[in-house]
Amino acid sequence: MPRKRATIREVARATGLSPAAVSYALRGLQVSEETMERVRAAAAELGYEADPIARALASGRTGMIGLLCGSLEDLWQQSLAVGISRGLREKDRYALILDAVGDPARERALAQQLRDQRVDGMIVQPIDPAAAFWPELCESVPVVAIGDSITGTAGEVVFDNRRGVTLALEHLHALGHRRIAVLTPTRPSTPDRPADVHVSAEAERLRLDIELTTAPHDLAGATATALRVLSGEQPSAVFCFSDSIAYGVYAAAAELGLSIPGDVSVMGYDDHPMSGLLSPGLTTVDWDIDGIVRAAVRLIAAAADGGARRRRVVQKPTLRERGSVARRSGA
Amino acid sequence: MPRKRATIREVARATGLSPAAVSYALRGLQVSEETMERVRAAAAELGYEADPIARALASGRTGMIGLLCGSLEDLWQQSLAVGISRGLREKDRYALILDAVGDPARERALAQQLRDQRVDGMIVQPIDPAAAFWPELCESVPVVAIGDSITGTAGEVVFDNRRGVTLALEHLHALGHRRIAVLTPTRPSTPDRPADVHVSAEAERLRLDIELTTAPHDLAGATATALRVLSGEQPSAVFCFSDSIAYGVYAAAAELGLSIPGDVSVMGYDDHPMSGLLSPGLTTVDWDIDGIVRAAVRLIAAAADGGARRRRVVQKPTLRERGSVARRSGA
DNA sequence: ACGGTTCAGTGAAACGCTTCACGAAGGTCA
DNA sequence: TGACCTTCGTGAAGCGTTTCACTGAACCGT
Repeated sequence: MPRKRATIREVARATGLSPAAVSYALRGLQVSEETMERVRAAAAELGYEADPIARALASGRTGMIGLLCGSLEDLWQQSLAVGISRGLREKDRYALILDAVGDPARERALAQQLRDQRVDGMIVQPIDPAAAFWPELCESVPVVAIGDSITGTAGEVVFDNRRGVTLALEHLHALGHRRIAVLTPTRPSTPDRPADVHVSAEAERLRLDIELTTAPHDLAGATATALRVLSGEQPSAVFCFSDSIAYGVYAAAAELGLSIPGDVSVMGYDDHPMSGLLSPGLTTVDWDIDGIVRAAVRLIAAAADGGARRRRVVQKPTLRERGSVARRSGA
Repeated sequence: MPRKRATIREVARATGLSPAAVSYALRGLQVSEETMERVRAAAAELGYEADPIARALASGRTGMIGLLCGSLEDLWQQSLAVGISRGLREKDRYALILDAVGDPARERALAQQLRDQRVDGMIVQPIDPAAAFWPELCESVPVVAIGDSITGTAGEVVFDNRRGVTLALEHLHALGHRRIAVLTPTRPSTPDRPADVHVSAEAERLRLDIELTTAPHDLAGATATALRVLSGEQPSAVFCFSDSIAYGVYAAAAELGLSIPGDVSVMGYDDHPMSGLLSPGLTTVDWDIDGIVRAAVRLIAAAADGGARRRRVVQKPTLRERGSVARRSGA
C-alpha cells in the first residue's frame, strides 16, 4: 500500500504554522530565516514534496516548457529536441516533447493541449506557420518559433531559407546541374511553405528544371519515394529538404546501383551528425544546430520569466561540402 | 486579452444542469442519451474543453504515460521514443518523454517527478535496474521496464542480453578475433549492468582477450573514445554496446586511416536504421525495435487500465550481418 | 505617546474538476 | 397498492496548492 504522501497541511501542523506560511517558506518568500529553516526541517522530516499538479492548478504555472516538433521522424528534429531538452534542464526547467507527425491538424490540437497543460511557454517548429490559430495562442502563452516566422510570438529563431536554398541551388547550378529533383517533407494539407516558394523563385532565376516531390522523413518512406524519383526521367541531382530524406536517396541509389555522385548528385539540408559518416559524405546546408538550441532556450526562458521583449534571431546557413555533389557528368 | 475559458460551471448553467451532471455527461457516464446530447451541444457552443490540470487534481489520473529514457543521445533510444510516442497515441494516450542523460541519480529524480505528475503509468529503460527505489515506486504507479528487469514492475520487455552478447562474440570468435575492445555506454556510478557480466562470462568461455571501455553515445564523444582505443594496442575487433557508439568507431577509423573491416572489425548492438546505410554496413545485433514498441505499448496500456497481470516478454536478438566484420587478417 | 511603516504570519477563497452519498421519478412485480 | 429497483440527476465535499486581504506586533522618528 503506497503510503499517502504528506501534504502542506501536515507540515503546517507539525510546525504549528498555517499552510500559507509553509507555502511561502518553502518558496523562500515573506518569512523569517528562522521559520524558513524550521519549515524546511519539518518538510524533510515528513518527506514532503509539493504536488506539481495542485501547484499548477492554483498558480497557473508549471515550470514546464512545451516543445512541439513538426515531425520527430526527422533525425535532425530529434537532435534538436534532445538539445533543447538538455538546454532547458540547465535552466531548471523541463521540456514536454510532442510530435505533430507532420500533420497540421495535429499541430493545432497539440499546441492547445500544451496550453491547457499550463506550460510556461512553448517552442514550436511549425509545420504551418501561417495557420490562423497561432496569433490567438500566442496571446495566452509565450511562444518561440524555430524555422519559420509566426506572427505574435515572444521570440523567433528563423532560418534564412531563401539564403539556404540559394546556397544549395547555386552550388548545383555551378556544377552544371539543370534538371534537379527536389524532395520536400510531406505535408498532408498545408499550403506552400515559404521554403518551397524560395525554391521556385530561385529555380526561375537560375533557369533550372525543377521537379518537386514530397517525401516522408523516415528512412523506409523516403527510400520508396526516392526510388520512384530516380527511376523516372532521371535528374542529374536531387536536392532534399532534410538530411533524413537524403538518406533515403542514398538507400535508393544503392538499390538501383547508381553511384553518388557519379550518376546522381545529392544535396541535403540541416547537417545531421550522421551525414559526415556516409560515403560519400553528404553535402548539405548547415544550420548550426547548437546555435539554434542556445538561442531558442535563451528566448523561451526569458519570455517565460516575463521578459516580454519580442526578439528575433536570424539564422544564417553555411554550405558544408562533402562528397555527394559533383560536376554533372557529360556536361 | 485572452478571453477566459469556459468552465464546467458555465456549461452547467447553460444547460440548466448541475456541474456534476455535466461532468458525467461529457464522459458518457450515468446520464440519459438526451442530456448527453444537450450537454455536448452546449459545450461545443461555449467552446468548452475540460481542464486537464483540474481533472488530474480531482481524479488523480492524467491519461499520460511517462517514458523515461536512459540516454536520449543514443539514436536507437531516440527511435524507440518516437515509436512509443506514436504507439501510445494510437491508444489515445500520450507520452511524456524524459531523458536521464545516463545519470542514475537523475533517473531516480525524474522517475519520482513522473509519479508526481500523476502519469497513469511509465515505461522505463533503466540505467540502474537494481536501484533500491524501483520496487517502492512500482507500488504507486504501474511501471513497464524495457531492457533489463526491475522487480515489482507491471510488465517487462526484457532483452536476452546473454544471447545477444553470445551472438556477437561467437561471431567474432568464429572469424578469428581474439583481442577485442568492448565499448559500453558511460554510466557514471552504476554497478555492473547485467550485460557487462555476460560479456565477461562469454569472454572467459571463448578465451577472448577483452578490454572494456566506457563511451558516451553522442558521435563526438564516442569518436574521441574510439580514437583512444584504436590508437592503443590495437584490437582486431571492436564490439560496441550500441550502434551509436559504433558510429563513433567508424569516424575514428576514418580519421586514423584504418579500413573497416580490413584493419579492424566493428560489431554493433541495436540495429538503428542508419546502420544499413554506412559503408560497409554495420554488422549488428538486431532487437526488432517494432516488436519492442508494440509489446511495451500493449503492456503499459493494459497496466494503466488496471489489468494488473504481471507480464514478461523476452526479446530474442538476431545477428544482422552486413559488412563491418570480417575474418581477422593474418589469422 | 502617537501616526506611519515594515515584518511575519493568518484565514479563507479561489483554481476547475471529480466523486460520494443520497433523493425523486418512474417502472415492475406480486 | 405498496415494496422494491433502476435510472437520472443533485449538493457538497474534496483534491493540495497559492494568493489576496488583512492583523498584530515591533519599530521608527518626532
